[in-house]
Amino acid sequence: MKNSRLVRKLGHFTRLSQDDKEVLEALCRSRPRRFGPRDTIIGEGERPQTVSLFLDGWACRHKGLEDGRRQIISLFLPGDLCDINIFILKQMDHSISAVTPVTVAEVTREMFEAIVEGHPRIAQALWWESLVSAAIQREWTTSLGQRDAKERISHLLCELYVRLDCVGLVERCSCQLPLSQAEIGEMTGLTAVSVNRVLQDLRHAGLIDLKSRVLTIHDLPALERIALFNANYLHLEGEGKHLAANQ
Amino acid sequence: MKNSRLVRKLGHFTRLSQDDKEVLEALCRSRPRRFGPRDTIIGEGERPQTVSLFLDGWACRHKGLEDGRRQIISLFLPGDLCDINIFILKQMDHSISAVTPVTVAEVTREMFEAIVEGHPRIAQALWWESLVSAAIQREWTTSLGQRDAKERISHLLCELYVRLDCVGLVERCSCQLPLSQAEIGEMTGLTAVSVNRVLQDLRHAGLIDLKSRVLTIHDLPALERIALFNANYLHLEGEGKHLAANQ
DNA sequence: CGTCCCCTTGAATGAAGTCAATACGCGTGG
DNA sequence: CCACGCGTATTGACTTCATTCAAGGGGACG
Repeated sequence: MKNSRLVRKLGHFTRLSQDDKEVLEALCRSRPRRFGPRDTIIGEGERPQTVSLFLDGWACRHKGLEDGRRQIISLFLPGDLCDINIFILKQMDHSISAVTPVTVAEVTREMFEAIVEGHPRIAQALWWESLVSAAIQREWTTSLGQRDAKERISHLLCELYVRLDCVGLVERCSCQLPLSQAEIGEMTGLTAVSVNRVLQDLRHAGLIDLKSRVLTIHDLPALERIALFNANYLHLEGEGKHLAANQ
Repeated sequence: MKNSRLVRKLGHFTRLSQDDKEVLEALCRSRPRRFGPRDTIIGEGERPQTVSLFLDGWACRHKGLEDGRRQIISLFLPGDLCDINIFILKQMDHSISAVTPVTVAEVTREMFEAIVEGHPRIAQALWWESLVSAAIQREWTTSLGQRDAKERISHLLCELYVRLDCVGLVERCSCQLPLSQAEIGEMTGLTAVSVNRVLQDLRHAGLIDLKSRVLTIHDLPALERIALFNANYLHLEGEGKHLAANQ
């Protein structure tokens, strides 16, 4: 059976048993929902009832200021999932929306807790994934605080490229990048105009291609140097692989 | 017995039983360590072995770029604790350092797991606190991405004031603010010079006083309006209070 | 074929950074 | 007790990066 994105991703952390994998695959089939671009998946103020597991398409967390400004706080790619303990909170302090058409599996609290109880290795892997999400959030904070426009955008491209690669969505240096320049601006705290100029710049330097929502990175090391990108925060070095799987 | 900061903070989420409180107080007494200003509590690259529980003083997470720029990613105030599942990671992707003299209780994995097993209400409350930390991180991302200098600094002051208040560290509109202007700059992505100008501005408008590391907020609602501050992300509205305590 | 959204580009403007000089407070040691 | 040094705060003048405003182009779709 084809590896789901989630299984593939967690495999970077630990060696999962066949049973673990099947449990996760089953999880991905639970209560599927589809959303179109810009649809709200969970809105600010609502009470979260389920954990969302993103199977296909891109979604984002975002937060609006009262005067209309909007920040995209993080991205959900296939294989990502949103805060495991989210039901503890009474209401969402931000929204989650689809960026492209999206398929989500919604996991209830009960299902979730049953899995965590019965499959310690999966539980461990899910904690790992949530720690990585937190690390990504911190890196975005760092980017916004310290990097300039060119560094920020380069950094974002490097990060997305690596994250997509680790769920099997990079082929021959290319991946989908289904974001408008305005949306990239909402992530990087820049205007669409500035994003445009930086992308031109990177294109003319021969580092990347980006057209019709497909990104190709010609010289990843160079882009990483520009971005001051260090992948250590993604914790992909098989950290839990020493834990033998009862495979 | 005097409420520890932690007990006080968790009390905003749920009603703790006397037994729960005693367990938490005991936790605060475990393996105490002290650090001086600028001491490294855990450094990037190290393997995290314990959960740090901050009892007294201020500390921060920070991340350095290769060229020397530094971003302060978050602050630890008395009653805060760092990622509960941190031992899952093989190495830290950032550092934690003392800002002022700091007292920390270091909780081992075993102690931690024992408590979570035996005291579901405490476990629940700790998850709540970690979700709030994540929400704070998202708000910092939003600030850096969307707010201008004056809004960012005002927002930071509002947040710290509320957080300190909820652990009993605000008295007559005043609290300690043991940060240099340079450090405020490292949090808000501004230079010390810009921070200085904004603070002057807020002072001259009669909104705040800030001298010898003591902050007084004269008009909190006005400051909140400037900052576009909305406390919902701190989730202080007694969200779990409906859960009766076996008190 | 017109409309809408997105991308592109140029010129003017503005917020924050840089550089540099000065002031202040505090502890230390002569 | 004073001189000194050090870290921090303050202020002014100049620079720069990114924004704003504005106009035009291209592709998808009804």
